[in-house]
Amino acid sequence: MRLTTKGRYAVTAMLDLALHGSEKPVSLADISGRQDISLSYLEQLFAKLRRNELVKSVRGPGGGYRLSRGSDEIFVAQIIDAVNETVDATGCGGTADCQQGEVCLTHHLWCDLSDQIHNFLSQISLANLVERREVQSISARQEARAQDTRDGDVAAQENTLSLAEV
Amino acid sequence: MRLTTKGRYAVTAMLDLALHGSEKPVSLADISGRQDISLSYLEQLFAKLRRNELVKSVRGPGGGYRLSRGSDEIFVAQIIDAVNETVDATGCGGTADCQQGEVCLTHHLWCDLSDQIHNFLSQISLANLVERREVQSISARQEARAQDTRDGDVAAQENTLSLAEV
DNA sequence: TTTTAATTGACTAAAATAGTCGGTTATTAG
DNA sequence: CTAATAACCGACTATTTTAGTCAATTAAAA
Repeated sequence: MRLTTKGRYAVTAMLDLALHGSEKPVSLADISGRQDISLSYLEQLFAKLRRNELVKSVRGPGGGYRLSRGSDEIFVAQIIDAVNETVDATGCGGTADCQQGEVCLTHHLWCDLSDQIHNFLSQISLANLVERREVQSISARQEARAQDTRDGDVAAQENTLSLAEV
Repeated sequence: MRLTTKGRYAVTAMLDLALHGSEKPVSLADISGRQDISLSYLEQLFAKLRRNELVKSVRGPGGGYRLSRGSDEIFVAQIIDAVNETVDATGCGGTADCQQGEVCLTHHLWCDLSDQIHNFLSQISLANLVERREVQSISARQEARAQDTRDGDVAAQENTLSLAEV
């Protein structure tokens, strides 16, 4: 099994959507800015999320992505499955032919572990995460920083303009 | 976090030790034969297991490895930690500086998951696994097959000898 | 003293990760 | 109508990890 930045990025991006997508669609550029994830990489991940019907896309200006259903109906396990293929801990993918067609010595242990992980992640919805205290405060921090960045850009732009005027 | 064949091999090999190492040390060649794991690869893994004081080695003929303590005092989590560095699911390794020195939006989720996995694997000892029905029957199958292989080798060797005699 | 088996270190092929880059298409705000 | 926006698509790439291999050395026992 593998849980790397790919799955973590996907869950983080989906949580960002749940936090900001209640009114308008959210563009990948916005998510990229707030969560420090490469825009091109997000495009790859969202292609998979869309294929798995976790998000819907809106093209053109003002477009972006929104959740395909309520945040209480989308679970962390589904997001990781969508980008990562599987959260399975066995080597055989559950087919029990790990050792030359027969079951290996530790097969059942990895099955138990897979169940454990899957149960845990299947119980946590995006809505659950949005409710959490620490998620709310981190999100607030990120929005403030995004605001700063925009101010900085505007300042830089004004500076460029005034130079051009000289 | 990563749980690949490396960790699975290590646990399987340690369980093989627990099953066969009660009297004599078990050689890596024996484990390799029973569990279908490359001998050279086992050498790499056991170097780490020894450094983490999970096994003791005995050199020379009749030598091999034995558990460094009772099989009820060695837990699956320790074995995986020994070869895999960590079973941590966070990107920051628990230091909470995932996003430019600050904590990222999903940090706590991955901490919870890490705890979940670690708790689960920390409760399972090699002795627990040895007790399991399915482990016993798979082990019996493997010993029978190893016996067959030895018979085959002897036959092949006899064949070679008789050819040499001609 | 030969054989056994651990020990060490360097090397490698293949796969996965974590991206980048360039271009196309659909939509809409102006 | 047209320019800007943002999704969409495919190919490409550097780096890291995995899962090994190979050759040589050392220690101990039969």
